[in-house]
Amino acid sequence: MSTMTIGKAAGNAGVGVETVRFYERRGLIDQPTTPANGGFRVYPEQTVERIRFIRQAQELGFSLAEIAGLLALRADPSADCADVRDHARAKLDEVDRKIAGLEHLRSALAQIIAACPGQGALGACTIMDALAGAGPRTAVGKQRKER
Amino acid sequence: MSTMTIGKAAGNAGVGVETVRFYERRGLIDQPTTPANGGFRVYPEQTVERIRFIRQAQELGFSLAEIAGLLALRADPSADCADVRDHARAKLDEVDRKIAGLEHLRSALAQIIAACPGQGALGACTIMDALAGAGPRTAVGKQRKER
DNA sequence: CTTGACTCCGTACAATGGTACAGGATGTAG
DNA sequence: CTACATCCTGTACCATTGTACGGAGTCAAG
Repeated sequence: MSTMTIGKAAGNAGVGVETVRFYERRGLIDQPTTPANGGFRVYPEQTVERIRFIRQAQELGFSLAEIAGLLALRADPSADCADVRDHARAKLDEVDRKIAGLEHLRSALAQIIAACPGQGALGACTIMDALAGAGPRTAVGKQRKER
Repeated sequence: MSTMTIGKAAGNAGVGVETVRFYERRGLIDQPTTPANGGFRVYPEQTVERIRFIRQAQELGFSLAEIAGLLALRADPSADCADVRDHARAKLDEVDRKIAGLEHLRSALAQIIAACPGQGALGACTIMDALAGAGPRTAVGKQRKER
């Protein structure tokens, strides 16, 4: 384990070798230099941690681009402090919104579960009710333009 | 608004027309039948709600396939009650896990924000620390034999 | 020193979730 | 009635996030 090659690193992180290379290409993790003598690359434990972080964050609904942003928050010890803080605050808001939405959904699911055991009349449990009222979204779609 | 065509429905739901059609193809929403007289389809308000639900759920990290599952929980009033309940319980666990992960991330971000204002020494705030320790993932990747 | 598993590099393919036209029909405002 | 926005169907294309594969080099056990 003193010399962890890409396969070991991938295995330890719980991903495939190709995924590691993919992350390298995307700049999410550093690709170790090949030894001068021309052998295989050696991966540090730190890379394994980083991959695990990436996977965790993905499961929490962040894209790789967003994860790169999260990683940048810690990777740059000399960054402008206020800058980093603002970035972190924006992410925190995002996370708070996600948590709130999930708690809404959670209670809708709990309601379904509670309503079931008796039996019958499922019509009353609407998951949708718990989420439908969330105001207009970011409205990304292109509005009609003349053509 | 008595006759809501696809464009209006899409606009009201905050998505593009093409997205509505895409959801129809996927069976996530019903496509209204064209009027017998051969005009444009008329969309009910209910469809708009449904689209909003889909978008919300997406932002919370569910795929369209999973959302179809969520919608099925409420769409089938005659389903086997125990079946629905089990399904709902599984989803609830999933939601709980997501919330826990996000709260972890939340506290890591809060820590960064708290550490900043003074200035300098950012090295201590590691977002990764808050997520790295989450045990081995589902370990999907094909692992080769040891050597 | 042979063999088999693994690395390297490059390119190709796949699934998900849309987005963009093309070409014709329809509805409606002026 | 005429224009012009929308609709309808179908197909094609796009970005994201990987996976797979081919061909050659490398390492380590037997």
